[in-house]
Amino acid sequence: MSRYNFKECEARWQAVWAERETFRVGEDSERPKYYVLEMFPYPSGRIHMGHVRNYTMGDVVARYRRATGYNVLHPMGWDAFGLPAENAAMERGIHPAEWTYSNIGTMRGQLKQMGLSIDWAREIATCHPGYYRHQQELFLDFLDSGLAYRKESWVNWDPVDHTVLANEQVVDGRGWRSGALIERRKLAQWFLRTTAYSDELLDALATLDRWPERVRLMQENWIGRSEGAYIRFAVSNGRTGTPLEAPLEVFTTRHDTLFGMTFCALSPHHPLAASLAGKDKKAAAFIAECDRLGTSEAAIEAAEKVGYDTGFVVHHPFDSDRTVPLYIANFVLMEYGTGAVFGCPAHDQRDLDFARKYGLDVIPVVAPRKADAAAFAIGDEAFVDDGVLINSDFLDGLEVPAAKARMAERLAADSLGEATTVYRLRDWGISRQRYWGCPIPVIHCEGCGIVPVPRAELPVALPDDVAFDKPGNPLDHHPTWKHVDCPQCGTKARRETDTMDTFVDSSWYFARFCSPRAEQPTDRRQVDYWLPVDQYIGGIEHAILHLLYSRFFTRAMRKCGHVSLDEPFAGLFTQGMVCHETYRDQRGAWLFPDQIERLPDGTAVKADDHSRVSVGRSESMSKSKRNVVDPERIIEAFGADTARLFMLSDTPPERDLEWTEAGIEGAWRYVNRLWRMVDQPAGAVAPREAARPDALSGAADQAWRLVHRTIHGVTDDLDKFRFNRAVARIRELTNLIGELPGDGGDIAWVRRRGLEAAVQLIGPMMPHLAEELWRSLGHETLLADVPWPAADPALLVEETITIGVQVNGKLRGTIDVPRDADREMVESLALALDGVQRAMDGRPPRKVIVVPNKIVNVVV
RNA sequence: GCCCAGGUGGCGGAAUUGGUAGACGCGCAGGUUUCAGGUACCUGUGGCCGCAAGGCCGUGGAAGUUCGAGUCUUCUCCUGGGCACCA
Repeated sequence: MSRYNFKECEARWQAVWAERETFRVGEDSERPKYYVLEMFPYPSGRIHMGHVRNYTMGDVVARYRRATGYNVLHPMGWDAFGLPAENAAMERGIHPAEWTYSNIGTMRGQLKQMGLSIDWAREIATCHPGYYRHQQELFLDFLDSGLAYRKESWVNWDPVDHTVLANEQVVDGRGWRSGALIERRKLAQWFLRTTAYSDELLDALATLDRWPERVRLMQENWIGRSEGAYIRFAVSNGRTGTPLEAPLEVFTTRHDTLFGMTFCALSPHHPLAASLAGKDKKAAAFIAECDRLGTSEAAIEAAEKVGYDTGFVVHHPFDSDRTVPLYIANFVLMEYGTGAVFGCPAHDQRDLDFARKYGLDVIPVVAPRKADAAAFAIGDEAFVDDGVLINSDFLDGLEVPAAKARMAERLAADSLGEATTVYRLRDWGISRQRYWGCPIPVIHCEGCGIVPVPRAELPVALPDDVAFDKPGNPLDHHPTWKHVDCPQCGTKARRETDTMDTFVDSSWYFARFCSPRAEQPTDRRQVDYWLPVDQYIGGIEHAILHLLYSRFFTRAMRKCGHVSLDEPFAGLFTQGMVCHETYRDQRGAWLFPDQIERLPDGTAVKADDHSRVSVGRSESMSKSKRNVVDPERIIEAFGADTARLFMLSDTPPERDLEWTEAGIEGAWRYVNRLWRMVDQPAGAVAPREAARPDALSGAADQAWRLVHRTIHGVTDDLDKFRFNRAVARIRELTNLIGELPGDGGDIAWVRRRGLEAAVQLIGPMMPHLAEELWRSLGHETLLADVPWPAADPALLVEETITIGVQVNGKLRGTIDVPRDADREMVESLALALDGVQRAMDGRPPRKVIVVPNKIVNVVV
């Protein structure tokens, strides 16, 4: 049996598209624009299945939109700065630039093999001075407008490697490379003022109606606007009674529960905690212990809640007789509110757990509306619902919201505090003490302070001659790079050696794609034409940080005149990951899938020595667990179209996809089946120009209607990212075309139209095969240039429909009725069914529910 | 710990607004073709009972609303993503 020669075919069509510059775009006043963007890849070495899935989806959208008449921008670039390049430099002695550009070369080739409809003329790499010089200019603009600033903040410090560690590099409190216990250290760092837009970033989420609801929710919670109050407490030494000079300010969202306060707690990094630790060795030791946890919020929050009683006491503002102990506690975050809290165990579960642990009082101050206030007590569970205030002096009897308002008034009146709004969102620390990133373009001068690098001197380029043999930041070690003269006073000064977080690089690349070679960061005409991105596609793991930073950056760029919009991504789709089973040998070492042989009984052995292999559950493909399948191998063996089809079939795009060999083979079989349907059709195919026969026989009519239902359905599916459903529909259509009987004129005609429709509909998904079949069907035009087919609405409505008949909600049969048949007719047909009579068992119907064109339910 | 998702046959999944659960595919079984393997094609395939007709059960679990629940409500279990220096 002859097979589709994908190798020759895919290369040939890729060459044709490239030669004709089919996907090259520019401004076009004739057609509406459509900007399709997939999150650009990090050049880690080779493309992985996640890339294949992401770029296949994007390409389907791009090709589909193109066919429906849009001027489509679909670019590609490289998120090219980052840690792995430096790790490669340290481990293998390759320069980060060499490693990165070599990876880009490999991956570009691999992406081109996929047949993506990309305008490669717009390719950018963030590690190229032609890109990052503009990023430096943006930074200077932000500095000018107060959106960039410097402050001290905490980092994970590896005392052996003398380097700052990412949270990811801290494993069980130790540095991943050195194994040394990490410390928290304070460093002066550069920040971008994301909080300047807290409200805007939150409120504008409501306008992002083509974003997944869950992503908006996650961002909303991340920004975390809370209405509450600041309260200032007097603090004194519990033994001596000596008062502290400055009051302790806390933030709370439950100022209504102030009369239930039984302790206060400071963050280990609160200035007061530091000052107490200066005179209290145990406090200092406790703080040091907390620091072992590192800076990761997950680690801090998941750790056992512990506190240290400082011996100081906090005075209740409205009850001079009452004092509560002041703790330093590991769960209080310095980054949120004021870094100090008051604890009300009766109405907060964490406070309750803490109070039980340290034997603190629990005073209920809110009771359920119907509860007996005198008898209301707290057991193991805090009462966190709304209710009525008790034991609370001037708040007694008020509902919670009213109590909050009254308390806020009273605090303000007595100058003890005031109502406020705080955000969980923090400013974005962008300083990294690393080489392979965009240099921050400032100079530190003893006399002048921080001096921006003059714009004419941009880019501040990374030096090539760096060494990675010493721990720490190579830029800092470089013999000459940082030694410069102050641009203002001319005296000896020092270049900033911090580079920018790589998230900065990816926060504006979508804008750069509009004018990738412009002399300015953006060409206003171009960004105004192309932005916003109409459809952005990427992994759900970026739901918060990358997307939020990009939203912030767009606003910051607007403020500085580089763009004229607020929201960069009008539509967002978040795809699931590609997963595979994991395998370990008897010693527990991870094995690659192609080292495995599956036995008929379902167990697995190593292919070389047939030793036993334990099969683990399916997880996201990762190099560390070796559960990876190399896309290039798949493309070699089955072709890009097969790989693309498999990525789109079966699993909904937002869900995790389980990679299976059987699945790819199924896709391969369908590719061949489709090819044979055109290459060796089962019956006569009418000529290209053949007119519609006057009358269609039953089979032809049925098929013709399915063609139109399929066009309609697939179009709708592609609009809604239901690629798996679209594939299923096309398969239904080709199944029916394959079964068309004989060579009659109407059959031959519908066979042609059906095949053409199938080829057009599958085109965005399997572009090479579709081009090939389109040509085989006698067309000279590129399918890529052919408009999307349209469904005839008249052919979408069925005249006869089958509806179910239930008795007491259980299906007992079906009836065929004309569309919109009248109620009496449907009811009598339903009641006449054998199965219905049997189920009614002689009982008269109490009620017959007829839902037109849907269902009949007989209630007896 | 906190925030956000997802759980439907042996497997991936389908099921406009609450209205015939299991489309389409994988796998499996039987058959045709073939020297054989593979390919291709045909038939069957949620579970249980039954010779059959047919019946009962069935969308992670428990309860509820409804003539009717995969879909709505409450509780619960499991799995995944994120938690600010991985990208």
